[in-house]
Amino acid sequence: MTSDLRRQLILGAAKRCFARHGFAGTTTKSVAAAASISEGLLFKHFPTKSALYAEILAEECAADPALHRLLELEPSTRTLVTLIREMVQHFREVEAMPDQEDAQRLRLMLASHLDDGEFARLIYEKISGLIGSAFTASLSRAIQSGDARPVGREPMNLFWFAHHAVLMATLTRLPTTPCLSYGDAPESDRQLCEFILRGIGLNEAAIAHYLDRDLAWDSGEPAIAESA
Amino acid sequence: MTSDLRRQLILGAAKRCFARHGFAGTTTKSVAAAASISEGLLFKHFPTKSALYAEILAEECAADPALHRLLELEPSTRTLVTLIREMVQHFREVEAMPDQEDAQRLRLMLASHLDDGEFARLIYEKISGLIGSAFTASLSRAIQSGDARPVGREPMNLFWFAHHAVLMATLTRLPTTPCLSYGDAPESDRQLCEFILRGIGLNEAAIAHYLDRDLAWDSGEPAIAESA
DNA sequence: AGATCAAAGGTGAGTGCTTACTCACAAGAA
DNA sequence: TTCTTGTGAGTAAGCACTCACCTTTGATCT
Repeated sequence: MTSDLRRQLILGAAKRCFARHGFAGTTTKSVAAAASISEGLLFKHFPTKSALYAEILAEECAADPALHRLLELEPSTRTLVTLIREMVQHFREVEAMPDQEDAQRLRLMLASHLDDGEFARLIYEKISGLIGSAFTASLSRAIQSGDARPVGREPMNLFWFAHHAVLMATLTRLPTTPCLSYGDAPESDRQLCEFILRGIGLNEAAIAHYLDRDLAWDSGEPAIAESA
Repeated sequence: MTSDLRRQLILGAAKRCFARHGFAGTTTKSVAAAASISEGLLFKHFPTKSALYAEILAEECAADPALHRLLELEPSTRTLVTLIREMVQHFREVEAMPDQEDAQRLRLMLASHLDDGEFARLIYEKISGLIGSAFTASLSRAIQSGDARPVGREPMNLFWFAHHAVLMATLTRLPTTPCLSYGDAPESDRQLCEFILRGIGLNEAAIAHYLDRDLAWDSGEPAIAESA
C-alpha cells in the first residue's frame, strides 16, 4: 500500500467520523478502526488529531461541486430559476445519500457554526465567489426585463436567504428520523422553489413560466413580461 | 443553600457549557467549576453527565418564549406581518446577547440536528403547536381578503421555510466573527421580512402597507386589496 | 538470478494524562 | 443526634500519542 493511497483512505474514514460525531466526539481509535489500520499507523501519517481535522477541512474547502456548468449560462430570468431549482435539487440529493461527501460537508459546516465558524466562512466565501455574480447578474437581468421587482442595496442577501432556507430544510431531514416532515417530496421541492423565487421578487407569471416549462426551452431568452 | 436552588445554579452553568462546547466537548469538571462547586456535589444532584444533559434539554423544551401575546391577535394579514416581523426581530435580539437563554437553545438545537435530532423535533413540535395555527389562519385570511396568493396543500411548509431562513441567518452571525455580513442591520432585517412575506405569497401592496405602517394601526382590519 | 540490506509500511503493547464517577469524611442546621 | 450540604482525594476506564519491533518492498551488488 502506497503512502498516498493510505493517506486518502484515512482522510475518507476520518471525514465520516468527524462529520458524524464532531471533533471532540471522535476518537483516534475509532478513526483507525474505520480505516482498518492500527492507531500507530494513523499517527505515522498525521502528527496529531487536530492536524488530521484541519486537513479534512482544508480538503473539503477545495472540493468543487459540479456547478461550473451554471456559470456558463448567460444571465437571465431563466438562468436564475434554473439556479434556484438546481440548488433545491442538489440539497434534496444530499438528503438521499446521507454518507456522501456533500452530506459530510454539511455536517462539518454546521459544526463549524457552533465553533469559531471559520470553516463555514470559507465555504460561504467559496459559494459566493462561484455563483454570487451569476445570481446577481441574472437577478438584475430579470429586473430589467420586468420579470422581477427592483431590489434593495444588497442583492446577495437574497441569495443567502434562499440558501439558508434550503440548507436548513435539508438539516431538518438529516437525522435518521427527520425533525420535520414536508409532505410529498416533489411537491415540497416545488413549494420551496416558489417560496424562494417569490421571495427574491420574481413575479408570478415568470415563476409559472420558467418553473413549469422546466428546461425544455430553447436558448432564446425572451422576458415573459414582454411576451405575455 | 437549598437543594433546589443549587440544582438550578448547576443547570444554568451546565447549559452554558453544553451550548458552547457540545456534549462530548463539555467536561463535568468544567461544569462544576462554572457552578463554583466541587465535582462531588455535582454528582450528588445528577447521577450522570447524560442525565444532566437530558434534563437541560427537557427544561429547555418547556421554557416559553414570550409569544403568547401573538396568539391573542385575531387572524389577519396584519397579524401575519406582525408575526414574521417579530420572528425576525426575536432572532436579531438573540444575536445581540450570545450568552442568553435563547442563543443557548439555538446552539443546543443545532447540535441536536447533528445528533439524533430528537431535541430539535420537540422544539419544532412546540413551535408548531404554539404559532402554527395562528400562522395558517392568518395566511388563509390574507388569501381570502386578496392580500395573498392561494397556497398549495401545505401552508405550514411556508412557515418552516421562513423559520429556516431566519434561523440560519442568525446561525451565521453566532460565531464571534460572523460567517456572513448582511450589511446594515435594520435594512437587512427589513429585507429578510420582505423576502419571507413575498415568499409566502403576500402581494407588494400588502407588504408595503403593513410593513411600513408598522404597528401604528387601529384594530379594524381592512384588507388593503379592498381599500386600495 | 539470487543474496543483501536499508528504508518504508505496519503493528500492538505501552505512556502519562484526563475523564466520569465514588467515597470517606467534615460542617452546620434542626 | 441525625440529616443534608459540601468537599477533595481517589479510582478505573479512556484518551491522544509513542516506541520498539516486525514485515514487505525494491534497489544494489555480486
